[in-house]
Amino acid sequence: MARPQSAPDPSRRSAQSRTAILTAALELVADVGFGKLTIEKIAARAGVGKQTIYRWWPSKGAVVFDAFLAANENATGSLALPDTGDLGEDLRTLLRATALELADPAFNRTGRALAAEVLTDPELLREYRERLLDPLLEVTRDRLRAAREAGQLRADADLDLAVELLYGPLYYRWLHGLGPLDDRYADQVTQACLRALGSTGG
Amino acid sequence: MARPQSAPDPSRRSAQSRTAILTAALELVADVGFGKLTIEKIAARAGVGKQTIYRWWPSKGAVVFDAFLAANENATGSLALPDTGDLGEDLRTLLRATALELADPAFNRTGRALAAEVLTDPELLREYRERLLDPLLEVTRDRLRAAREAGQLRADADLDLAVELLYGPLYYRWLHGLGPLDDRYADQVTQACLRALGSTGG
Amino acid sequence: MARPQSAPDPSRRSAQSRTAILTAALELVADVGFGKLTIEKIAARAGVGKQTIYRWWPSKGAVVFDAFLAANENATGSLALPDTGDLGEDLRTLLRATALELADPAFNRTGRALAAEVLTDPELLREYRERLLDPLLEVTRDRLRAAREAGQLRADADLDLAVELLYGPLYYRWLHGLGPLDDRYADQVTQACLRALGSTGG
Amino acid sequence: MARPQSAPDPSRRSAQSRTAILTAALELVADVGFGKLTIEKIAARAGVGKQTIYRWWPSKGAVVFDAFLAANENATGSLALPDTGDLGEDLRTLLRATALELADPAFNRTGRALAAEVLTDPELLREYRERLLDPLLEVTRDRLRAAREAGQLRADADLDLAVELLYGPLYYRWLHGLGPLDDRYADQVTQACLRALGSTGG
DNA sequence: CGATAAGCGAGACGGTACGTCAAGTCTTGTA
DNA sequence: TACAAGACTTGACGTACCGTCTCGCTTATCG
Repeated sequence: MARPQSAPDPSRRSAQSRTAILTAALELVADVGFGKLTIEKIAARAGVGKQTIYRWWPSKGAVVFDAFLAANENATGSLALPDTGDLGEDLRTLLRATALELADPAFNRTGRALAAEVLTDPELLREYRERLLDPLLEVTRDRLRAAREAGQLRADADLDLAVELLYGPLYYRWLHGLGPLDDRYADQVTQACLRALGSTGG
Repeated sequence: MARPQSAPDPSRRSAQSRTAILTAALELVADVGFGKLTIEKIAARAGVGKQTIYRWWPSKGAVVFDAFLAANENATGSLALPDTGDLGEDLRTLLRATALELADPAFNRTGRALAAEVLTDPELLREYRERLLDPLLEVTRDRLRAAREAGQLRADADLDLAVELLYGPLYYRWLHGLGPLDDRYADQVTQACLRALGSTGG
Repeated sequence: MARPQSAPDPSRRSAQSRTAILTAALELVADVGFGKLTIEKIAARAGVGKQTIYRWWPSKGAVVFDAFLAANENATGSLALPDTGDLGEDLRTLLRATALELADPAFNRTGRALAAEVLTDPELLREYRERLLDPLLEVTRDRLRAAREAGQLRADADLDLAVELLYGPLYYRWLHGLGPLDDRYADQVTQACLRALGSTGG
Repeated sequence: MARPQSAPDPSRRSAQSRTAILTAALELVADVGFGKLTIEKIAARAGVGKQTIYRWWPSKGAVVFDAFLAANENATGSLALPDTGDLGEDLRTLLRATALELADPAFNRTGRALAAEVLTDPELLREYRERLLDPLLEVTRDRLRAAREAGQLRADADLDLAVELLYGPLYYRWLHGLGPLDDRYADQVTQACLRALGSTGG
């Protein structure tokens, strides 16, 4: 799976260089955008030889992606959805938070760049799903499953469909710039999903 | 906005060169992918000087995008949704067709490349919306509006939300590779939307 | 002989760039020496893209060599040996001039660098011989031939040997730093050659 | 002159590593030539850490040069010119042997590479003269001196000039590839030198 | 006789230059 | 004046080595 020939020895890896590279990558993505980002600039800003980047990452996208993950992973370590017992309220909270993040202009540039990369590179997509998306969807499904077992959702509700119904519209609106991503919109989507999935029609 | 000096005269534009360029661009995107596509390769394959490309398009993305649109526009010229009177059946037809297109492997590479470009370049996004997305959403809203007026949807149904509820999940699943895009899935989404929007709960 | 594929068109070559490159190369050889000379530095000093160098020269050595030749060729265009009728005096003049040049410290660094390149690269050696050395040896042989016909040299004197006998010792002493290259030494070599080749023993 | 801090202790030096390095260096010079030779390749082929090379030699040239000397020194330990009493015959023997070595194709690449290095690096030139050239010239002068004292050479013959007269032409012809280096040529040079230096004109 | 310090193999590191590719601009000659 | 052709400057690419710097691991004195 990994290329067998002359793989570098991770135990000798310089933690300092790694951190400097990831930091520089994040800063530069914010500064100049992903498209105008270059490995040379990352190396220069990190005070690092280019080879040190090429030794540990296969592509520019992988570096930025890793930087993004490293910055977000601990935060999402505490990835846990609220469970107040009131499904409607919990979903509203979740979608409001999601909308808020997508609406953040600071997130916009980096997020879009990342999305574009992930879309295009199957390998990055795999890693993105493993490390970020799948866990998120899983906890979401967990919350819905609990609701289903509590009779708050139809017994036959398909949870895979459900999470796409929740996140898909927000994502669609965000990517295409179709309208505001505010609390009102989050609430609308929440309500629509509850109607679609709810046992009594929400 | 456009540089005033020495704008080229469109009336003198060589239709033959334009066609050759767009054709070459499409072929190359399919061959080598968008990332490895270069203006020089397009010019070479089209048998055209580089300057002829730079004269008429601002960027690689614009050329490919234009090629894509030129190839799809006549097809979507007949962009019209069926109206059998049965909203459920009509939406099912629409989403099945959409899912089918997204699932087509031939569409995958080009589509993802285009999506990545459009996501990332605001100018391209604007053009994409004007020429493809907005018209599509508009005819979709038209059909839904008719249904609402026929009392098949809630009187307060928000049509902007509605189209995102329809297309968002498919798009989300497609981009992230979350599962099959088949008729069954299209039908599930259709049903969920009808429940969410329908006057009687679909 | 030359690679057939996509050779650049010499008629489009920029004379200005060529001159700037050759000048920069000469200056840099004098500044930093041949070993520490780089194509990038030449390009930078000449205000020229690297590709323009790679387009027209195959190697660093070829550039410097060309620069050296371009600087020396017109000078040696008037390459003509004196013929006063007195062979001894003429050879003395020739060898004194040769010794003087070799002894010049300014010539030392460039000359040695060039010699090292020429020694090592058969292609450069060929060009060096064609453009500089062979013409020099030829005019020298011409002068000796005239002397031989005038009965000042043995009838069976081998002119190829003769020129090596003249120039070889100076070159040997110069390369190895064996002693001063002054008029006295030039005269000694001259006298020795006359004894070796002269009809009456000089 | 040498940095005082932490000079390596020669008594602890690994003879095995030294040998492996010198052997690898010689092989690689023959394989790829001096120009394409690198310290890393030497280290790799010798199965040695780079530092072990840097610890004991200041430069690539020094390693190769040392390898060359180590290979040739014992051979030339028995550096002694024949003295049969017949100067002509002895010189003929000497120059024939010299020409033979220069003409050896195996010697050509290494010899030229070494010459180029020695020419260019004053430090290497110094060492080359001390360890190889000067001893050779000295024994040559010794033989000539004996001849001079035996009245076979002019009483005022300059021995420094004499050795350059002997070796210079061969070297000149070799470096510039001016003609064959065979017995006939060696004999011609010998005869010319005897005429130039001999008491009676040889 | 066991610690301790040196040479050693390995190889990661910050750098420099390589030779290539493509970007976007400019020039030349053709239709 | 649009065009094909392609040379030009610029700048990034990914690679090869440079010379320095740890790492553990022998190995060979010295306390």
